Amino acid sequence: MMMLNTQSPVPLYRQLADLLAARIREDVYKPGYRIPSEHQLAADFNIGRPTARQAVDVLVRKGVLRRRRGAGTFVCDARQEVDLFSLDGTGTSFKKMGLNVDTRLVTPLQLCHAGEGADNPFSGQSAFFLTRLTRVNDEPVLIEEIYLHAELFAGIENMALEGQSLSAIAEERLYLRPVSGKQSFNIGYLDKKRSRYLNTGTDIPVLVVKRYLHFPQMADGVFCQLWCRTDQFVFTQNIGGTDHG
Amino acid sequence: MMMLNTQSPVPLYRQLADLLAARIREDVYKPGYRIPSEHQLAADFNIGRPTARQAVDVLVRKGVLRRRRGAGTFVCDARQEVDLFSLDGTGTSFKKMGLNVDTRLVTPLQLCHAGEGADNPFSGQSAFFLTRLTRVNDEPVLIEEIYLHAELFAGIENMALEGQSLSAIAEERLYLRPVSGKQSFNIGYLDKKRSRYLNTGTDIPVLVVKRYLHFPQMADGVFCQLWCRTDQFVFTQNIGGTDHG
DNA sequence: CAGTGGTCTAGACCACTAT
DNA sequence: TAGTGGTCTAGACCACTGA
Repeated sequence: MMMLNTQSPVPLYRQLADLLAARIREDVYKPGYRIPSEHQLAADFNIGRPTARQAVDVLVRKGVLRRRRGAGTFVCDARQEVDLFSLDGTGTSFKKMGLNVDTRLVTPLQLCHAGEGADNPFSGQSAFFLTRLTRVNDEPVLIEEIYLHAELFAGIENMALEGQSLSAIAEERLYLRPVSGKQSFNIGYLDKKRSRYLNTGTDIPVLVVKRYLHFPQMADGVFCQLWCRTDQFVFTQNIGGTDHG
Repeated sequence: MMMLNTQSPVPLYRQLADLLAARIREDVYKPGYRIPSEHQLAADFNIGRPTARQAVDVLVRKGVLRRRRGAGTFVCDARQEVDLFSLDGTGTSFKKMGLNVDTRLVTPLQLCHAGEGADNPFSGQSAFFLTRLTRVNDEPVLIEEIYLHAELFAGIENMALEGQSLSAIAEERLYLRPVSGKQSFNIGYLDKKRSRYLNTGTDIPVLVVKRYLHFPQMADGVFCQLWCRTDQFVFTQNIGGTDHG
């Protein structure tokens, strides 16, 4: 039976979490495989189940482990780097990496009254609204909630959006090209509805990006809010060079 | 005595967390003030202390509450928006917002052998290294760990860096100006050392940015890793317009 | 000093999963 | 059905804070 040091100032649950993390790092527990149950860990290390559970909690919150009720606790796969921020332009150049990226509308384009509080420049006004969900290898990783200025984007309600690049439609058919913008990065949590879309818990931190695009005709013509799971993917962005991020 | 619904499928700790969040939202518990102790909550709602603690945990992890051992649990202040990504260039234009931004070296510039694994393009080579800590209103919010290419930045070891803009020094005295770059955004956790610098726990998620800058003379001339607390501040970035993000 | 959060125990019942 | 994670109880001892 393995022993933890009960005299150490380091709490037991953290000692155990460190030990489990080491075993994962050293491939003793391999990605996709089950680790011993919480009862088993408690017995193995001669601690209470809540303490064992607390240790597992630490690694679940870090995205290293994933619980499946009734089945067990499993080691997550290693993270991959995916350029999801440049997906605005063209979502086509991913297959080379063996990644199957698929973006679909979950809410059709509709004219609506925007709510959503102080961050939203359309708050209280009417605007076009749509929601998209992006999956990578069938795993949902990104929600986009997009607001378009009602007059600026007039006519878009008659265009086919499914499977198309929004920015391409805006530029080629509406002659709209953003000249500048602003985006903010934050850590947040999903509400129930969004957590269902992203197939993850409401207690897992996600990357929240708010993006504002300005047009020659109008500032804040587009407001876009992104919710990104980062437990499996890293989000990258290119700076300068041939085009804008 | 307030009651929670023990028949509901929603667990008690989540009901209590929601209730506390509502009281905070409605300013019943005001920013900076103490909420009832865990023992008190347990008594008030007729639940066990671990359950009350679990509820508080939820809000602590979201950055809504902050525990102070021996003192109590307090409501955090509301978030402010701070353009910390443009701080690379000039960190001067903050005072207008009533914010006191202060960036200091915590590790002096030194030539060293880089470790830090696969993400670091200098891994295994020698490079200049420095660490900076940024405080906003005396609260530490950002660690920057910066690697500079040893030959490209030769001579910088003799320049005064404290209080200066790195990019200004690079451009004006070394004639180095990045032409492109890449950055990735992720959610991560601090190790012990970094958590001391940022004055926060190792279990609070932070925004991790990895930034690679390319120069005409050399790709990956700079590698920079940023650790950002997002419990108090939102990090923003400007796109396009007059200059690059 | 009393009160707080930090940790831990030794149980318990439930819903769910896999076989 | 047996085993898993999800929740919960009713205690306990400790280190720390503030008056």
